[in-house]
Amino acid sequence: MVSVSNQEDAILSRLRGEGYKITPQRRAIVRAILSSDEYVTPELLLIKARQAFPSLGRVTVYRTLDILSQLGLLCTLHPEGHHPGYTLGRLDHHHHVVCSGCGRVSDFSEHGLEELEKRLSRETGFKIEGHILEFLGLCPQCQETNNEK
Amino acid sequence: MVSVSNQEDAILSRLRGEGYKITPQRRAIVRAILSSDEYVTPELLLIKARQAFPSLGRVTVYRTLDILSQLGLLCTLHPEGHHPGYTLGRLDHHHHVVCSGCGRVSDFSEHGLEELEKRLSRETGFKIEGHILEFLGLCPQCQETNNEK
DNA sequence: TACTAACTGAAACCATTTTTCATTTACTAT
DNA sequence: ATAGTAAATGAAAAATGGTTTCAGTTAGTA
Ligand SMILES: [Mn+2]
Ligand SMILES: [Mn+2]
Ligand SMILES: [Zn+2]
Ligand SMILES: [Zn+2]
Repeated sequence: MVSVSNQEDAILSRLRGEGYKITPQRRAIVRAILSSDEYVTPELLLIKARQAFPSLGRVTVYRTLDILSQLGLLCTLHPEGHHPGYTLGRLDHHHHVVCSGCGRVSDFSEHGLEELEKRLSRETGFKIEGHILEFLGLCPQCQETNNEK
Repeated sequence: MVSVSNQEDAILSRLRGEGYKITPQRRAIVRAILSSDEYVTPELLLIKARQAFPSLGRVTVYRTLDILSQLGLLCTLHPEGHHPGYTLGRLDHHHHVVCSGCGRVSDFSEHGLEELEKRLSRETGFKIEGHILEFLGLCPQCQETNNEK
């Protein structure tokens, strides 16, 4: 838990450094994202953050997500058929394994896409600037739950 | 152009085979997706298909996309910050390089994710069922346009 | 040439996100 | 501590993107 709190501080001081004010609303929102190992949608985030700050407005959630996104602090997930989800995590380049059952997210550092990227660049003529890589599956807990039925 | 037409026929006869009727609306929609090497959004698709069938309704576009998607004929793109886009293409498992300038899409067959998938499965305990892999960049044409300015 | 299940599109509806704006607040400089 | 100010907030309204409903139409068939 000490690491979660450190992460919270790091994010808040980054916000402060960029000239944003540290409001209790923003605290509650950041804390709510960090306190879950599942990704959150804006609506879910509103509900969670309101437990700490009940009068929180929906708009502020969207605005805070925008800011975090612009600062590159937010990980965006693309769960098939669902609305986009968000997590707050590491700052280095990484990717995600997402549980289709419960939304739990596990990160990993990428390996081996560099060769593929070079090949594609050569073969298609595209100047490649980025990529999305995401695995979808069932987390250990959800595998158990499914087997029990 | 003969290949585009073959593709169109293949898709339409697949629809017929599945018990769907071949209506002029569906023809226009399928043709509109195929006639572009850029991905289309539902709105764009409506506009394009209406050139061939002006009274086409927005709902029919969504319904046809649903059908094509269920049959596994539709490729879904996740362009950063934009709405999901669609193309019609190959039936085998493949991925996309998408131009962030104009939306042009180029496919490729994947190589080398199997090892990574095994590693992740082992390290995270997830039972991996699928993945998203997409490259983003500038197509040759858009690179030129950008350089000229 | 019927017949009928499938299909269509207008309209109403719904969920999500954005905009607007009057009020409040976090920070800065006294 | 206090006041001043730009930034932030939230209620409400509007916009956006997508879905449902339903009465009328049509593709495929027999
Ligand atoms: Mn992450
Ligand atoms: Mn494709
Ligand atoms: Zn799970
Ligand atoms: Zn391009």
